[in-house]
Amino acid sequence: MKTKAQQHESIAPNAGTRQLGTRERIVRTASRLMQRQGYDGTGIKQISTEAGATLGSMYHFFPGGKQELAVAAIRHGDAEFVDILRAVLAAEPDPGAAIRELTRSLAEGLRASDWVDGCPVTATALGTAAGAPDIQAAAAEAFAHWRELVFAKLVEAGLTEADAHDLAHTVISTLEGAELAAQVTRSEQPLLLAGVHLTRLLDTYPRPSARG
Amino acid sequence: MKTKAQQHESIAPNAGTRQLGTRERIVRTASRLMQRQGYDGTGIKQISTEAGATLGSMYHFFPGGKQELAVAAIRHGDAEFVDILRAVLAAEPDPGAAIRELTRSLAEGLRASDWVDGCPVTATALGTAAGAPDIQAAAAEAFAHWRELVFAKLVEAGLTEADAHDLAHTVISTLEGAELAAQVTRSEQPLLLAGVHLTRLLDTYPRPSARG
DNA sequence: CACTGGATAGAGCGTTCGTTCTAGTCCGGT
DNA sequence: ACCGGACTAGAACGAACGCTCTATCCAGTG
Repeated sequence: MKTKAQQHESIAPNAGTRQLGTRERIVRTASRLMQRQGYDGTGIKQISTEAGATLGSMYHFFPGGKQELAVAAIRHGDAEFVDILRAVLAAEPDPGAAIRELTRSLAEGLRASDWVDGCPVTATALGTAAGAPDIQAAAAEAFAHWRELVFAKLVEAGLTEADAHDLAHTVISTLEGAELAAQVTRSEQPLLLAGVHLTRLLDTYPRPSARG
Repeated sequence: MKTKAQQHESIAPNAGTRQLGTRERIVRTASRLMQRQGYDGTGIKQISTEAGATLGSMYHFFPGGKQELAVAAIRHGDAEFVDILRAVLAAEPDPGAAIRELTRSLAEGLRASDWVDGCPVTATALGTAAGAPDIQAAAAEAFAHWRELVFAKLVEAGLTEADAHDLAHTVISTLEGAELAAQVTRSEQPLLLAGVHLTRLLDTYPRPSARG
């Protein structure tokens, strides 16, 4: 089933995404470009060119046009970060240690991209808040997903549900703001300090010393 | 000196900014519009229309075009927030209490604007990071100014310079991220929780009980 | 009065935008 | 052999973009 689309493309339109379906290639390219340039700064034609797709394909897969494409891009960025978050939370038993490791990883990624690849959701959603409710909704859902993962980890570590709920909010807010600050100031410092301070904050909350 | 420009404009182009110089009116309008719509989402012609200026005036005052205008808009937003920050920090002796009050005020403002007026610097700077170094530099300077004010307040409260430096980073990061999260989720909660948690974090640092 | 320079005014430049449209290509099913 | 749906291909549309250009207005100066 699913005939895919491997008819030509012999000249490698987009490194690393060569044998993906056209739709998937479009979404990934859109997500990456909007992450760097924002919604208004990214044109449909730029996406189609860099994805190795044509305008016809763009509107075939996304009849809702640019807005539908942006929603798909945000969902893609959401899922991508969910994977990262899940992995780093699973690798460390202590929530604080996991978050510190996450800030290190985020800082490294940001520096590696020369400070252009920030949060894929933020850049796309900012500036489109008014007049594009579905884009905003997709961004809000992404934040909620991430909060939920942090919440579960904190509860698992023995915090009360009330404390965990509130802290999950601040953990995500601070990570988001620190990534932003790191990007703007072109420095890893905001992210690394956020990791240290979030750990310190978490440590002020009571939890059973052992739980079995 | 300075002939200003009051030749006509009898029909009030922009409420509340009527008797300002044309240049000032342009900067304020640009700052407000870019805060809501981002850099790419805001057109020169929209700014000129809403500011009650003409295209000729735009390029007369800002020969560097849109980029120079964006830098001026960011500096304006920077100065505006410096005033707010200075006022709230001066009104409360305790840094934590001041920051909590600030989050309340930010949340109120955000709700009052129906969640569209976020950080004036962030929205303008995001998405223009690559290829517009002066815009990015202006944004970085703004962040530095705000950090400096928080730093001074923390030192004044008795924290060590090292602790104050690190905490100032996280305070600004968290405020920034919480405002972003509040805007995206259309809720005051991220900001208010950030205030509570930042206070709690500050309270974990040693400081002389009295200093007089 | 004429002259000057800061400021205003807006038509118009070339380009790009998001979108629509028609035509064409591929391929499994029959 | 042929059909029909999935997909590709890109010309073309009106609108908007950032910006340049010339013309005009007005206060100040001689």
